[in-house]
Amino acid sequence: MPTITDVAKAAGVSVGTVSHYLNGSARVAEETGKRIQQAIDELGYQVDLRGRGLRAKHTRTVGLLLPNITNPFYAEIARHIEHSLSLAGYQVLLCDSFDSTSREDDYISNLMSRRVDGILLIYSQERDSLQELSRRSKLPIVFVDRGVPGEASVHSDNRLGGRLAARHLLELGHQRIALLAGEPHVRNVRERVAGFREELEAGGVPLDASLVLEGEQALSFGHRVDELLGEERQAPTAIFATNDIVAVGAWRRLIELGYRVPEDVSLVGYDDIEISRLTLPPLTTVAQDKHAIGQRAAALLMELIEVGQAAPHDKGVVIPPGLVERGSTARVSKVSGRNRDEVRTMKS
Amino acid sequence: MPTITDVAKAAGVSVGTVSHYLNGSARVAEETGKRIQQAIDELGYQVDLRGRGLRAKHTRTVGLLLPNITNPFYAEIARHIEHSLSLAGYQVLLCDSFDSTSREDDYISNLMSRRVDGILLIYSQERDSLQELSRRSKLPIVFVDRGVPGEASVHSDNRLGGRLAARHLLELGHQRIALLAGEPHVRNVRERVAGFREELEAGGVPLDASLVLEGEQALSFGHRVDELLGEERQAPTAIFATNDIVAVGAWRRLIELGYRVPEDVSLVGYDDIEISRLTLPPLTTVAQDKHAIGQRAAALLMELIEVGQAAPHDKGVVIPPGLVERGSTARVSKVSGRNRDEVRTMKS
DNA sequence: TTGAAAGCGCTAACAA
DNA sequence: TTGTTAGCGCTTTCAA
Repeated sequence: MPTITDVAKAAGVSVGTVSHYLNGSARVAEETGKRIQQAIDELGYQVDLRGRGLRAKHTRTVGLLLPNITNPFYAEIARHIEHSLSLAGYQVLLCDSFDSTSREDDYISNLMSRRVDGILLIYSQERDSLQELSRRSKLPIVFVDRGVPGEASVHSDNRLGGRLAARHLLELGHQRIALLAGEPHVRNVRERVAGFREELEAGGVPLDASLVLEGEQALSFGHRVDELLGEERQAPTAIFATNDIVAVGAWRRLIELGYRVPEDVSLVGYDDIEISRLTLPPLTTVAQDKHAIGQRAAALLMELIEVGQAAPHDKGVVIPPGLVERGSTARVSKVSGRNRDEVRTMKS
Repeated sequence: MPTITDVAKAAGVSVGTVSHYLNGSARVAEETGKRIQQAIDELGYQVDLRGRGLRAKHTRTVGLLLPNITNPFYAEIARHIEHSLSLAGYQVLLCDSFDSTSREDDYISNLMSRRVDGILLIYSQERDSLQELSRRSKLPIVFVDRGVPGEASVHSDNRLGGRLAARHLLELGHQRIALLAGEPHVRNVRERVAGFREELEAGGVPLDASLVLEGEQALSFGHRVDELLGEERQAPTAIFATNDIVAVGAWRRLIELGYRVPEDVSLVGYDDIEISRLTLPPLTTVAQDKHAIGQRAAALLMELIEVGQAAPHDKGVVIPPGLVERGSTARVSKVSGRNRDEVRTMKS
């Protein structure tokens, strides 16, 4: 691989001149420029960004650390982040932590050794060490999809999202409303649940404790919806799942059992990932603006890197979610009980 | 950020000694080592891999270029690649080409400027320039999920996959078999189709031209399955879609129209991505071993990087696909026509 | 066992 | 407008 020295030799000039030509840092005579360009073309020269960065004190590289690139929600955010960043001349180092805190730490120290200009972090577990991470490493870090008090972050307003879901169900006249809380201990879920509760109470329909289930963030947890459905108890007319995967799991079980969505039970999910369009009918869900999250996170990080610090009001960016109504929710039906029995009979 | 010089000063030794201590390139007295380590700890020193790479002639960084990280198939492969590579001390630069050839080229030259040690490429469009890419850039490149004649590559045996699908349907007694070919011009799809055709012919049930539809690789194309279903013509008893998304699209439309899967029509997809488990019943599909693909691709690239060239028999790695039988296929039913009418009546 | 010094590819200050 | 040179952080001879 030819170096700047090779080019200089071939063009019969000094490396300084080539450097100036390359960076426009000084005027270069037209004639000289031509010779240099010719040498570059002939040799197939490409700058070595390492050498440049060594002097220039930056690498134009950032680390993107996330729990699982296979999760469509993270993948979408990652895509928008990478896109914004690459337009601005940054490249991103992908680090999949497999949801492991220790891999996360390893990655961070590796990224530091590579002298990345900053880090975008979707951490897997909340922990104290996160708080001081940025200060200790003296590296700009922005937390994505999770707020960290006092730290730069970009995330969605989960409490509002929960309220949106509740309001929608309330407006449709539902009174018996169930909640499927996946990973109830993680902050984002906690907030969705809190918002959901709040709004329900404000609407005069407090959440019935016997109608909430807690579990993991997985299809299989959704399947457990049948626990809400025993013959002996009055079934809910609407269900809110704290994410789309769980909602889809619930939908499958519901259909298998002969319930109709939304006629017998309305269903709302959270996230608005691709699969919410796959069910029949497609899922009503609280949409997170993945585009905005990714784009703002990238912008915030670049601001931190380039100007040293962000305007205070930009330190904690929160993106509002929005309800997207698709087919899985409907006005509560007065005859839903009867309908349901009919379906059951048909089935057997 | 402290440098090796700072450490050397703090420990009262020369930088050479610190370097030796760090890399074990020479014996360092125990006492000296202790002092160095102490300095490192106090200063919070971390090697600068850029400086090291400048001398050492490598960066332990590779580029991963793919059309869309949001596509679950690519995301899974990406994950396994990143995992294998990171275990071996490499980091990966994520480049999402948004399916654009020109962005692809830009990325490649950028990666070269960063002096990556190699590139993993899932290209978006087949084109001649691909062939000479590796030779011209003198950079190890392995093509992933797409074979390129004469170049290092790791991909699945798509022809075999097509045959597997056909054989399965044949064994279940199907005679009227339809094909949904998404993006029929791309090599992988072409091969799946070819294999499918071959096996069908070998089984004495050649593909009926009126039963093949061509379109994009999207849910919406699957919806077009109804074109195969008009009242006036004899509907197929089985459908093969060249990927899972299309299969899911077909499934949705089928269900909406009152057909039962698999009683009225069997359905087989391709890829075995997550969503194939979401339908009701879950999709029978030809599984590609994303783990093997990612892992072998990473291994091949590292071999190319570290030993300079791969054993010839490893240059074109092909991974066998496998049929995974789930609920969407069944033995052809003699009464499927009647059943179907019943369902229709019930529906209206 | 340690140190001195050259050099990796580049930029930038200074001089010419 | 161009050239010379120091130096970015590191490794690696070669000597001591």
